[in-house]
Amino acid sequence: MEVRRDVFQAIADPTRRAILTMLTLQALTPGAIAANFNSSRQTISKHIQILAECELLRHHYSGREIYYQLNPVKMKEIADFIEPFKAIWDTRLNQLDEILNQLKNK
Amino acid sequence: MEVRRDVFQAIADPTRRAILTMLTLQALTPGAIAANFNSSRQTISKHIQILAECELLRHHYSGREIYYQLNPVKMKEIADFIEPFKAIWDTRLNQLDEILNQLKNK
DNA sequence: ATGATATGCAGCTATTTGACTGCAAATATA
DNA sequence: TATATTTGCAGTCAAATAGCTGCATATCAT
Repeated sequence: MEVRRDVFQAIADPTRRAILTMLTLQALTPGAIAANFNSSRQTISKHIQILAECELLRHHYSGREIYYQLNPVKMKEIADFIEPFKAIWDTRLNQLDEILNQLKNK
Repeated sequence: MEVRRDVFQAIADPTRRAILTMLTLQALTPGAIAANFNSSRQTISKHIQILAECELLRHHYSGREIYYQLNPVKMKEIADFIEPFKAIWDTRLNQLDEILNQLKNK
């Protein structure tokens, strides 16, 4: 497990993506998060650690409980990677629009 | 190697991300792509296969050469995953704007 | 026809991953 | 104080990953 501090590695796992999505609504404790999965609590805890290591999650203590919450800005790294591709598919769609318009004007 | 047809798994590898970025400019043959890396041609070829398997790449033949090109629309799957998070970080930034405006109006 | 080039596929190997269990520490509750 | 709850950490293990080499096939050039 050890060193995996890469955002792209982090979101490669479907369980971790589910955790991230789950946290869009509210901050949750590891126990509460794990309750939603069939895997063991420790397994989910490791996934949380990985997400926290690459700063996709932040946390704060409340007694013995730890609340994990999203650090949505970190997701921008992924968005930034996609951006150039988005430009391409937008272009393709615009070209399609243009063709459709030309057809319409006939 | 075998079964990895998931877009998120595909972009987890930095070499594969580099290949994708490389192909934003133009379609390239496996040989041309591999020339940009230190890894062996066969290794790069496997990465290309993985990208093609999950439909991030398309290809067409030209004699014995095979040109691989982006299927940018497939990248939308990733964009769609990020969308909800984007909404959150936009909200945060808007809230910040609002606070700054309130300070300005005093 | 012969040799060179471009490519994919099969097989091997070290490392990484994701799951599990057990245990220890810290905090809450009775 | 004794017990229960919440959490993290260490260790184990099977499967997956990413790299390599060797080889077969198809096409181009001489």
